[in-house]
This record gives sequence, structure tokens and C-alpha cells, in this order.
Amino acid sequence: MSDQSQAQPVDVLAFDNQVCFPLYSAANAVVRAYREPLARLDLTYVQYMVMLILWERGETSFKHVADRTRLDSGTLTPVLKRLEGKGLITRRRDDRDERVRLLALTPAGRELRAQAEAVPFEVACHLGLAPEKMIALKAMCEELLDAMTTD
Amino acid sequence: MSDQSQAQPVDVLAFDNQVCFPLYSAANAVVRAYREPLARLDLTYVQYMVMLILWERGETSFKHVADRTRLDSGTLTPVLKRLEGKGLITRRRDDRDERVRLLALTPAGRELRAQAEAVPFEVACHLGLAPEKMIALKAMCEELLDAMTTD
DNA sequence: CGAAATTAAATTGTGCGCAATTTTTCTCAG
DNA sequence: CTGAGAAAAATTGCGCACAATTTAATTTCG
Repeated sequence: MSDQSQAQPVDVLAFDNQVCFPLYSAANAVVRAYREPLARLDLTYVQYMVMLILWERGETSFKHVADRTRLDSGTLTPVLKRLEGKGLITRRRDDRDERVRLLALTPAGRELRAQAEAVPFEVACHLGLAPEKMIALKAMCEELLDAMTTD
Repeated sequence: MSDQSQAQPVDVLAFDNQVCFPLYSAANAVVRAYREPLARLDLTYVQYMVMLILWERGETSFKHVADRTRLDSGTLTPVLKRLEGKGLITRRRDDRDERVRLLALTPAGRELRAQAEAVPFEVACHLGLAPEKMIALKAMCEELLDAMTTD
């Protein structure tokens, strides 16, 4: 398509030519947008991710949460201990396979779901981007994730 | 458009309905993709961001780097101290305004640029997403960032 | 001028994110 | 049934990210 010997020299190190930094900054900004609504539930962003999975599945394994969130044990173990410390979840071992951690909601953890219902709306207001654009952004990120895990 | 009283009840807390988690995971995955190429330069992702700005501007202020990266002093101060510790940058105060930190490249910092030229290509290979999709993703993230800073 | 407000960085403390390693348990081939 | 290998979590150590606060210099305005 383009003739390299004649093409405009593109500075591949120019800051504004980096695709990845807006992605990085946008992700940081979104986490920041969740901070205030989640602080009312005494949850962090990652803790909220875990709770969403548990609200959906009731009881599930450490491994499932790790796969779903794409986080490893070094990140998740302390997060789960904090959720346990707050009395929102339990962390017992699977009798059938002692290597496996089974995570489950406590009554307090289950009850927190009602308060969480408001969070997506509060955040959506602060993001101020049209819903269809958010959906498109989501789709593109999922595509990128798929492309990266298939190699 | 849709009649709320009749519409399918959408679970706003369903994990897969969250727009933000793929964004979060994609950003983490991209940082991971940079790790190996950057390790050869003994740089982290954020340190690389800062170096790109300095390679572009030669000398600039702490404030400029903070605005450009959208990071605050709590994050940047230790990052800059580490870059100074590696002998890649200097951090002197502005004589005209003692509050201001002026950042500049050392000769070693300037020389590192040549090695960094390869990084974008190595990363692009590992991402495995078509360039035009990366551009579209970049544009969408920038739109989101704009929408968030304008409120 | 001079005190109050503003601005720029630095500091402190908490919580990720992940590479590398370790511990424990399970699987399976021989 | 046993020992090598695999799998699941936990641990360790470092580097962000950011809220909250502090320190220091500058600007503004009475």
C-alpha cells in the first residue's frame, strides 16, 4: 500500500502515536469513577468485581474468579482475605479436592447486593459517554483480549 | 425506544454486562505485553511513558508529565526518583519558580532512545490485533477520557 | 506592603498487579 | 502403590495508583 522508501517518516516513539496510553489512562479513570460509589459500600473496584461474580454464582471456586477477572493468586488471595475479613464471603477448602478454595457469600455479602444496584447508574452518569459507544468500547477490548490470549 | 414496563429485565449487575471490566483487563494485558521488551531496557511501563515524553521534549516540567500521563504526584514522584537513580534523568528545581521541578535527560537517558525504537514493533506483534482496530480503540479511549474530564 | 489563597511537589498509607517461588494436594504412569 | 509431574493457592518483593495531607513557594488583593 505505502511505499516505505518514500513514505513520511512516522515517529513510532512519539507519545501521541502510542495506542496503549489512552487505554491505560481510560482504565485508570474508570476505576476512579467507581471509587466514590463503591466507597459507600466499603468496596474497592477489584473487590466489587469479585462480589459481582459471587452474586451471580452464589458459590464458586478461586480458580473461576481468577479466570473471569484475569487476575492471579498473587493479586486475588489478599483481596479475598479482605472480603472475608469484612464478613462478606467465606473461604473454605473443597472436601473433594483440598487444593481448591471454594468461595461463598455470607448473609451480609448477599444483602450488600441491594445497595450495589445503584452503582452502575451512578457511574454511567459520571462517564458521560453514550451507551452505544461504551458497548463498542467493550467489544473492542474483548476483541483485543481474545487476540492476546490466542497466541 | 424501549418500553420499560414491558422490557426484558436487564441485570445491571451481571458480570458480563459490565462495560468496564474488559477495559480494565485489556489495559492490564497490554501492560503485561510491554513487560518483557521493556525489561531489556530496565524500564517499567510507566517509566517508559515518562521517557517517551522526555525523548520528545528534551527538558520539561513535572507538571507537564503529570498532565500528559494523567498521573498525580503521589505516583510520579517515586517513578521520577527511580529514573534519576538509574541515571537516566535529572530533577532540578526551576530557578524562576522554585516550586517547579524541571526534568531533563542525561546522556545515558538520551542514548536509551535508540534501543527503545524496537519496542513498539515487538509489542504490536504480541498484541495480534489489526492496526486499524488499535487506532479505533485508541480513538474511543480518548473520547471516553474527554467525556470524563469535561464534567 | 502583607496576609490569604493558590499552586507545585512531596509524603503517607492502603490496595492492587504480577513475576517468581514455595507449599500442598492430586494425578497418573509404570 | 509409588514417585514424577501437574495443578491450585499462598507467599514474597517491587512498583505503581491515588486519596489525603503536608510543605514550600508564588500570586492576588485589600
